[in-house]
Amino acid sequence: MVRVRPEAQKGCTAGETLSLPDVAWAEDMAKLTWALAHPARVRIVRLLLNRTSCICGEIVEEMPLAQSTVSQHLKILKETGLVQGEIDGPRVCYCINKEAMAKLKKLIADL
Amino acid sequence: MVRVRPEAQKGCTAGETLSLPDVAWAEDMAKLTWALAHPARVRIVRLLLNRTSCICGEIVEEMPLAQSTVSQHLKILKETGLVQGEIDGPRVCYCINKEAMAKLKKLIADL
DNA sequence: CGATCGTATCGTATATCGACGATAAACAGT
DNA sequence: ACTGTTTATCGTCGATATACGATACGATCG
Repeated sequence: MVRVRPEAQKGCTAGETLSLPDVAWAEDMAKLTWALAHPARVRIVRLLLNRTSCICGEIVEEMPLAQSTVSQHLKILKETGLVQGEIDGPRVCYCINKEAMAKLKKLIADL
Repeated sequence: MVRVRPEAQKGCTAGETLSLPDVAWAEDMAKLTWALAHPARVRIVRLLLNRTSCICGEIVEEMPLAQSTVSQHLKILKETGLVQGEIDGPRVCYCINKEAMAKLKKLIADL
């Protein structure tokens, strides 16, 4: 995501303030925060947290968005790991991945 | 940022799970998380937190990005309120806005 | 005043996001 | 098997993000 200029290599090998592990850490953090970087996704996460367990396409009902758009946001939340979805007959139940949530909270808290 | 379809009005006035305050809250959250939704900005924030007080364009030195790009990211961080910048002679000193950071941390922790 | 240094902004190109409608795919029930 | 329901994916379009170089701005120093 971040293009690295050639001359930046020098700095990295010389023990800079931001060493290589920090880069990975920053990307981790960015990935997780990006998952919440849209009101719709924030609302979806909040919704799932409210109902303790999981929900299916009721989410669509609660959102002022088209079904396909909600599905896209759910896909993003799944890809970042914040949300899990398991098939339950004809529908799909989504629920929060508590580990991922904990990781996010810890990352932010430890800032 | 979120386009609201006309028929969604009905749901909002009927006391939905996601009432209007939640919408504002979600946008608040999204705005703050979006500030950290890029590795470069995460690294800048980390950098500023490390050095307790403020820094100027040393940030550019630490980043593998062009000066103008870093300036853009700093602008975003300023707009979201996470970072403050004050002119110090010929250069500009940036520092973390602790209140905004606290707000972000609280929002995430209270999820 | 003019030169220089540090920073911000402009202009631009490319990539990605976010939204939608339409369509496909998976499953349950008749 | 057919049908209806639920969810995912595709294709598209406008808006925005991200990156850069070039340039403008502002302050300090000679």
